[in-house]
Amino acid sequence: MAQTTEVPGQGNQDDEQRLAASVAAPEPPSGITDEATHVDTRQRILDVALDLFTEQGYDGTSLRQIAERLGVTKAALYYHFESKEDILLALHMRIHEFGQKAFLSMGDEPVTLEQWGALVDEIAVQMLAQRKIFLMHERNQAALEKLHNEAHDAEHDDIQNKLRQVLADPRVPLTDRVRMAASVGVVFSGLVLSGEAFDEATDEELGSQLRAIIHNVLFG
Amino acid sequence: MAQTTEVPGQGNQDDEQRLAASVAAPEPPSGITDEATHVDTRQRILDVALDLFTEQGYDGTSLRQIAERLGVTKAALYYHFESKEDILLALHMRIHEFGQKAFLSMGDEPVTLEQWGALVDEIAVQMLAQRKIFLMHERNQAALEKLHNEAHDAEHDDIQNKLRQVLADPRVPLTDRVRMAASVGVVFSGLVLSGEAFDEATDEELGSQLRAIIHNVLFG
DNA sequence: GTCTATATAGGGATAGAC
DNA sequence: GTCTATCCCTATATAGAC
Repeated sequence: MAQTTEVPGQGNQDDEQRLAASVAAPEPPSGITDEATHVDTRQRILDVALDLFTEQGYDGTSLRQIAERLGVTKAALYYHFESKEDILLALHMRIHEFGQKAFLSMGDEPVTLEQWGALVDEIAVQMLAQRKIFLMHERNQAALEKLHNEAHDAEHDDIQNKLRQVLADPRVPLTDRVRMAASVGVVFSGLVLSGEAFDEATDEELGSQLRAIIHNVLFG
Repeated sequence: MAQTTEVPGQGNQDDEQRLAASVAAPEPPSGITDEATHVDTRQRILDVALDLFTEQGYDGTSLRQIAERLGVTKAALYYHFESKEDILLALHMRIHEFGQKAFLSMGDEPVTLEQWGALVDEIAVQMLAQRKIFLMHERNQAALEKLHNEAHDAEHDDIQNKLRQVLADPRVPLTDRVRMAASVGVVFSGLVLSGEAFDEATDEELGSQLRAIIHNVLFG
């Protein structure tokens, strides 16, 4: 399994070097170097939050818990994030950006089963590589929705909304749309619903088998 | 408190049938009830809670909101339920009981694809008939898990746990287990993930097509 | 950047009148 | 069965020292 069962205090090298521009980070020490020393506390906060949000849910997790597991105090968190929601938002950006990219290729024309197959394959790969963040997302839909509403983005290009949008397209035959939805469900179940049941398999094995089933669902 | 509650698991039939404003609620046979128009408040609380818990999440919903929408005060709720968790528990029992029944036939022997197919078909039917409660369940996994832990039941026979238990059975070939999980994902996606995208189809149409895909996934 | 201490709000829950 | 009023606790968030 690609997921490391890391110890709470330790930094895990995930994939999160890219969300800097998204949330207003408090400007670190202005100007002068002094940089290298400590490994991003901000990042460590996000790591811990990701775990706790997944285990207990966003609402079920208090800042005190996050701080405790991190070995700091609540107040310290507020140096790095403006609010609790801000932490959730930072985590959310990863999936959001991925969704943007994944659906980029899609225009306004009705989607074909072939296009969809390629898209779902891509989603499957990403989900396998970023299992944790997807799990967190799945288990905190309510909180994330609220977040989304408050952010008056006017842009509902969340991955789920995009999905539904395509699946509701009346120009595509219903039978095709049901197949499309089902194919997503296949990916979904393999990673989320199954829990730890498939840890014995490598991501590659799992991925290839899922893709086979997906193909079967779409074109079988 | 001297709770005069009837047994939580039995008194509540479903909730969805009543959105046709059915007045056939079994009023306790207490002789003279002048207010014949008044339908079981307990049931109305559950109806409202089901909606709000689904929309906003369990944690995101306050008793004040439930009471407000119902036109009563918070305190009134406590006549019908011991706690907020009790409301969630009452809603949970419906799925729980279904899960008990659905998995009843399964013993300790490794499950076959055929058995699984029958089970998933049954789940699909139930999900279609009780969409709302399944949606609520899906969107409040964290809260329900917590509830489950606190419930001293020592019995973890939740439907999801049963599912995972079977899917982790090492005596069943991995390829089969992946197929099994995928088949559940198909049902799941058709009902939950798709949102309102398939409202144009009747439950029968949707159900039969889902079953076809499921069959394909398991045996294709 | 992190701490101690505190402000403030909201939510769950109870008491007791009606 | 429902109401008013209140208690209590936890959680987010802030102020200011170090």
